[in-house]
Amino acid sequence: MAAQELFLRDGYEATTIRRIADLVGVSAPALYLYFKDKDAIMLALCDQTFRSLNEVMDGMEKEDVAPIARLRRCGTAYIRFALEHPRQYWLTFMSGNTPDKIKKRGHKPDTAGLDPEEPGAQGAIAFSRLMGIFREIENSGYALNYPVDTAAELVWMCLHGLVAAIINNPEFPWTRRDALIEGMLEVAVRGVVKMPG
Amino acid sequence: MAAQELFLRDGYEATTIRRIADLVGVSAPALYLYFKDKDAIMLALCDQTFRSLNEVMDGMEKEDVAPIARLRRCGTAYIRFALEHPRQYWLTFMSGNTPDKIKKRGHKPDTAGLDPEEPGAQGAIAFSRLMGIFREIENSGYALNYPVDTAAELVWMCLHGLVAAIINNPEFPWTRRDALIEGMLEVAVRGVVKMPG
DNA sequence: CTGATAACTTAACATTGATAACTTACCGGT
DNA sequence: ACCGGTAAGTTATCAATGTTAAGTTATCAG
Repeated sequence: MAAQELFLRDGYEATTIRRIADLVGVSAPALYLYFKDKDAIMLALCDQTFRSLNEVMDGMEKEDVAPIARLRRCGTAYIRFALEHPRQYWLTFMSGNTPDKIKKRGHKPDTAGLDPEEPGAQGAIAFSRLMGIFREIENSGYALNYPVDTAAELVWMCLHGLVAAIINNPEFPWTRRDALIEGMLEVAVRGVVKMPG
Repeated sequence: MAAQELFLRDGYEATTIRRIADLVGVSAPALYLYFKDKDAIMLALCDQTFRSLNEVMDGMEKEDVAPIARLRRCGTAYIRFALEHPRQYWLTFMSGNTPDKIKKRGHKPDTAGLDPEEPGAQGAIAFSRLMGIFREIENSGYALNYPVDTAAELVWMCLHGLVAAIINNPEFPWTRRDALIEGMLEVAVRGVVKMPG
C-alpha cells in the first residue's frame, strides 16, 4: 500500500498530486485517505529511501575497525548516498520543511527517543548516527580540537556542504568529484581531530 | 522603479505575485512588464542584496593584510552575510533554480566575463570573489594540500555547509553559533593550507 | 434484509502563475 | 491644433495546483 511512492523518481518537485494518483491508478483525493497532505507523501518517500542508508550504517557500526577509519567509511557512505538520491536528500535536508518535532529534539539524546516510524525521522536518525560515531571516537582516546558535539556538527556541516553544493549545481564545472569527496573527508578529519605530532 | 522589491521581506516563498503587486500599488499583470516571470523578480531581489556583499568584499580586497588573514575575514563576512539574509541566500544557492548561464560558465575565468547586470550573476560573483582570494593565497607562496581550484571549492563548500545547515534548521539546538563559525573557518584553513611545521 | 463502515469517485473551490484584449495618457511631427 | 503611435496599465480570463465536500459503491455484522 506504500509501494506506490517509488514512482516519483521522475519529476518530483514538479510532481503533481494528480500525476501521482494517475500512476498509482487511483483518483487524486484518494491519496488524502492515506496521507495528510502533499508534504506527508514526500516525507514518507524520503523516509523509505533514508532507511536504506541507516541500514548500511547499522552494518558499519558492527564492523571492527579503528574508530577514525569508521568515520571515514561512514562519511563516504553518507556522501555517496546523498549523491545517489539527490532529490530525497534535497527534500529532507534542504527544502526547508523540516518537521518541527525533530528540530526541537536535537541530537543530544542520541537516537534513543526517536520513533523510527514517525514521518521525517529517518533523516534525523542518519544524522544522529553520524554524531554517535563521533562520541565513540572521543571515547577511544583521540584528542579533539573542539567539544565533541561541536566537532560532530562541524564535520557533518562539511559533508553536507559538499553534497549540497553538488546537488544544487550539478552542471557546475567542479573539479574531479572523487577528489572533492576524498579531499573533504580529509579536511574534516584533519580539522577536527588532533593529529599525533 | 526597482525599490519595490524590498517589500518581500515577510512571506517570501509564500509571497504571491498578487501580494507583491498590492504592496507596490499596482495590478498583478503589470509586473510582467518589468520581469519575465516570478523567478525573475526573486532573482532581481537577491541580486540587489548580494550586491552589498560584493561591495564589502571589494573593500576587503584593497586592505593590506596577509592573504590568509584576508581569507578569514572574507569567510567571516560571507558567513555573516548569509545568516543575515537567509532567504536571499536560500533562493540563490539552495532553491535549485540556478540560472543555466552561470551553471555552465563556472568560476575558471574569474569574475571577468560575468556581466554584473545579468540577473542572477551577483551570487556567482560573490562565489568567484572567494575563489580569487584563494588564487592569491597560492601566489603568496603558501603551500596547499590540493590544487588551487579544488582547494577553493572545498573551502567554499565548508562555509556553505555551515550556513546551509543553520539556515535550513534554525530551530535545531546547535552549539554556540560563534563557536561554530570560528571553528569552521579554522577547520577549512587548517584542512587546506599546509601549516608550517 | 438492514444498516453502518470503509474505500473510493466525481464535483467543486480557492489560489496560484501567466496571457490576451482592451483602455488611457503622453508626445512628436505636420 | 490635430493625428498616430508608443508606453504603461487595467480588467477579464486561463489552465493547473492542492484540498475539501458530497455522493457512490461495496462489504459485512446482526
